[in-house]
Amino acid sequence: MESEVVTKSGPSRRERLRAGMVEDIKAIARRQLVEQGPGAVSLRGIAREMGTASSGLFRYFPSYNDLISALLVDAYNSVAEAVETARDARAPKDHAGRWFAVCAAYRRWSLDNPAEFALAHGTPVPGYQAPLEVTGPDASRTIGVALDVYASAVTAGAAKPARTHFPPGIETGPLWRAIIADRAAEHEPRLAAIILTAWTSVVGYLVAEIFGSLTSLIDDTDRLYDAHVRTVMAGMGFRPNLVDATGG
Amino acid sequence: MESEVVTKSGPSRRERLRAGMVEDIKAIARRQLVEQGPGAVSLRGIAREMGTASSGLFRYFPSYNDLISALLVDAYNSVAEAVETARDARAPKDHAGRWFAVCAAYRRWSLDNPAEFALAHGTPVPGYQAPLEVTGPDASRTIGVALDVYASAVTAGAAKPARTHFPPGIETGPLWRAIIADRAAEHEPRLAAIILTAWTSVVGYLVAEIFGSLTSLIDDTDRLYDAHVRTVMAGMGFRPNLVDATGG
DNA sequence: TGTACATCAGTGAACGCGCGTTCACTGATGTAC
DNA sequence: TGTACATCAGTGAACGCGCGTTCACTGATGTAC
Repeated sequence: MESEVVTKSGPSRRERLRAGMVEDIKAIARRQLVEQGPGAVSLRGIAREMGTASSGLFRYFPSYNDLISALLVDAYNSVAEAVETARDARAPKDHAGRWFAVCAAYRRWSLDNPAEFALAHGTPVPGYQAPLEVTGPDASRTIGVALDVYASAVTAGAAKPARTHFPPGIETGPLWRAIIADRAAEHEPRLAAIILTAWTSVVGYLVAEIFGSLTSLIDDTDRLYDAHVRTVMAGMGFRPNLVDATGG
Repeated sequence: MESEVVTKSGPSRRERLRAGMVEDIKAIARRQLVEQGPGAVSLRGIAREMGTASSGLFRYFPSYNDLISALLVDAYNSVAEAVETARDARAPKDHAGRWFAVCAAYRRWSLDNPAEFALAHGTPVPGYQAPLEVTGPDASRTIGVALDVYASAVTAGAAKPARTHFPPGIETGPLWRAIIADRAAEHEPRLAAIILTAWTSVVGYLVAEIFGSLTSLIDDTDRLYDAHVRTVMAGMGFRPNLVDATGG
């Protein structure tokens, strides 16, 4: 299994070709996802487009489900990276700006990658259920970023949970405690409640914009999202002057 | 085509049997929707469960798509009725209470009818695209109720758009103007923006609770939703004392 | 450098499945005189 | 009340489709001596 010769370095020729092939397959699957929607991704369709025998794809993915899982993991990590980059582009002390940037990057990524967004947030491919042990950690990366930014803001006094409508002691569940374990554990419990509902508001907006009829209901969706994010920020207890002043 | 004899009244025996059959088919389809998820609803599956030939179903629905459309229309009207009933159970002048009741009824209905909720908000059945002329008016019924309640609140001074983060003149699209046409047309434009984003926040929460992992992240989702709705209300410019005082 | 063997990539046929839809048909139920 | 015809409900076989997956196979590419 392991490479025994350590001559030059890195992957062998075969391994490189193999990795390239895996990437090609995923790229075509992504295109099918965009163009035909989820549920239209099929191994046979991919093989057709690649000009190979459909049975050959089983050399690269042991089953159809594994392909979908790989796409999901890629999507989760792609959006997480986009969001992390946006966060890091702002000064660590600009807490409101960081939150705003995270939300903006999340929307940007979603509009640019509607297929991956659909995969992650739509009803999944029929018959497919994401194996939690595969997608769990990757799925929680983005909300983890959101939590970190918010928690820092709270610590610094830029946001005050007491200003929200959330009761202090609202109970978190086991999965949340697992996520938060290796992060700052001293947060008061309601941070979970606040960040989660805030995030559902943001995602709900994007679902409406990307899947739904929002675009035909409102012309200027950029300004709409801007106002929406500010509203959410206010609901999270960000200081009012920060909510108004933070620029896009 | 039209019934020529007006003897006693109403539908003939055949028509009653027919209507009953249509209801049976839809009931089984709904069950399949709940138990196997969307994408698992199939005419053959329904026929199997009914013990009839699958070809016989074409007497009742000209095609598979028509079945799905019928389920969708039913779902839209069912939730709209639930929401209207909840609204009317509160005094017309209790604007905040009405909004709160509408949100509560919407969640109640969604938790009670996850299949229909999935049909309306998930990525639809693969290969199915809702014909807008069929589902449009029914789909907009519920948001219409939300709009009415909010508009009344604004007129009565219980909510002030000026207190929100939405600019006054944000442009609405053609579809919105079509919906709003026969309703109070003198609303300032930003009411559309406010109500739509507020609604995406509410729906986004429910999507997370019903499809997603929210339930494993937070234990007390009743209180969570309560706080979420209050947060949304504050973001719509409801008077602070109303937001806090309104009871569930 | 050349030979012998193992590993892997890709092929093409086949299996079994479930689907929506059509069609000619048999009976039952209704309607007209 | 009885007869003749039209309408509708339900049947069962068939069509054509696309799918995931398996399997024995042919060549190519790598590795060991």
